[in-house]
Amino acid sequence: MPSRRHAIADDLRHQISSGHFKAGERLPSEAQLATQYAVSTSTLRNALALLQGEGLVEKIHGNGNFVRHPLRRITYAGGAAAPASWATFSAHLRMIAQTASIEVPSHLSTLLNVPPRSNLTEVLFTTDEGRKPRGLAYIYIPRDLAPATRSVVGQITVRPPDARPVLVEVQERVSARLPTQAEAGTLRISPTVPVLSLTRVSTDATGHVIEAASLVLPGDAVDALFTTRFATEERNSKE
Amino acid sequence: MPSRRHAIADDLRHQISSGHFKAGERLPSEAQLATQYAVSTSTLRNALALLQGEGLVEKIHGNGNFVRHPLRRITYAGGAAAPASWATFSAHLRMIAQTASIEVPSHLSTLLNVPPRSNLTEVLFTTDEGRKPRGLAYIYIPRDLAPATRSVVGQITVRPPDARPVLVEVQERVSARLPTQAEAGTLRISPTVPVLSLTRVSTDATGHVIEAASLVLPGDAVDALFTTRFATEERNSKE
DNA sequence: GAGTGGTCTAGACCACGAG
DNA sequence: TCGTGGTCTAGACCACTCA
Repeated sequence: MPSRRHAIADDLRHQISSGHFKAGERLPSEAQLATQYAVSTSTLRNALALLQGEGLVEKIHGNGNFVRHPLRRITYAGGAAAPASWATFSAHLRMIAQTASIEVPSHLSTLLNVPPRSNLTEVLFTTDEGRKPRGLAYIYIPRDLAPATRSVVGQITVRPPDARPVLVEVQERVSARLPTQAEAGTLRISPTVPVLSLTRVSTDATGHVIEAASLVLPGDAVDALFTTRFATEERNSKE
Repeated sequence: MPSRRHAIADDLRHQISSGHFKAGERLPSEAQLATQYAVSTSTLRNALALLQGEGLVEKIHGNGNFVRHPLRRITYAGGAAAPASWATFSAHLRMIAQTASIEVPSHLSTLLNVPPRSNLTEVLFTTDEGRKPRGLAYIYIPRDLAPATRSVVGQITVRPPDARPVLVEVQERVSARLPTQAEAGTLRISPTVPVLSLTRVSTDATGHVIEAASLVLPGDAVDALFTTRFATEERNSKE
């Protein structure tokens, strides 16, 4: 038996996909919709939270609920993918970086494989699409590898410069969770919208960590895409 | 200013990490906790939903809220990773597969790059750890490639058999969202727990799709890990 | 200031699990 | 059957946006 919230979400979803509500349009107020469906405001808000989590609806505090433009999902390109998949979006994205030199936090010293209290460079990225934040990234780089400046505009992430150490392996761990209050505030999403939490560790041939990054991406607007190519000659031997 | 739910979640988080509440232990009932923190039950439940989304707490309907064993996160291994990372978990996982021959659904014909109404094999996997569902997978394979039986126990996913067509590229698209009601029911998670939604498409050298899979993994128990290795000789030329 | 969504309350009633 | 969590109600009050 379907719960009320899902029934309402289904109905609204149909009205959106059928074009009754068009992209960019503002929905009736939550109070109106609640009356219309004969439910309490909380239940109606739960229904909207589902659609919001699917990226169909965008809530704007103090203004209204809006139908999202569906095709505008941003893609984080991981794996061996060339940055080419970024090209179509890069024009819309603006990145702001704050660089700081810090002592390695205790919880990162094991991850980065550096001695405790050594220095490293922390880069905090916020990525915006128009006025909307679309990404939050903490990147940590050993001090001796950090370049003075980095060209980053147009990509949500930076690869370590492939000049000096040879990049051998990148591990990216992805999880889905609810945002912390700070993340929800910075990304301007409601606490009920899931985020993709991505931890990336790049190592060189000697096993030293070149870069560690922690990314938080709002699940309603951003996907992550991992592409793996297998060389046709190099058949993967089963072990 | 921190909201009540986050303040309560922080406090409970500390009590868990400090060992005041131990792994496997049952928390006081929601009514008790609500009284203790002097909030309504809804607010307290919102706080618990946060911890649940982080994988710290497991809610069991009709029984109670339990502190999760922290180290037991399952990892979905994507990218070029060897199945080795599965070894430690495989003993705990049990997989059930249902195979059916179906006509290709319209929304999949473009994805699979097969003519509409052609036949393909659908495999529905449910993965369990003990009594808990930990994964839900729909895998579609063109009929002529589908083997009669597949050895799948111990892995949450199957790779297409590397016998016949040579696998060239795997694309995995990951997003974080809230589960549908059906998914929440099957995975036995609450609708507020985010899921990792993963779409995998494997193609051979000719661009034909060998396999398409749609996985839904509960965010509170499963991570996805993507490993990319760069051959040291093969320097990635920047284009 | 008017109207919007965000948080929270103090309940009611239902569904589930264990004894 | 009893105690648990799950859903929902009908509000109150606050925070934000826009005119």
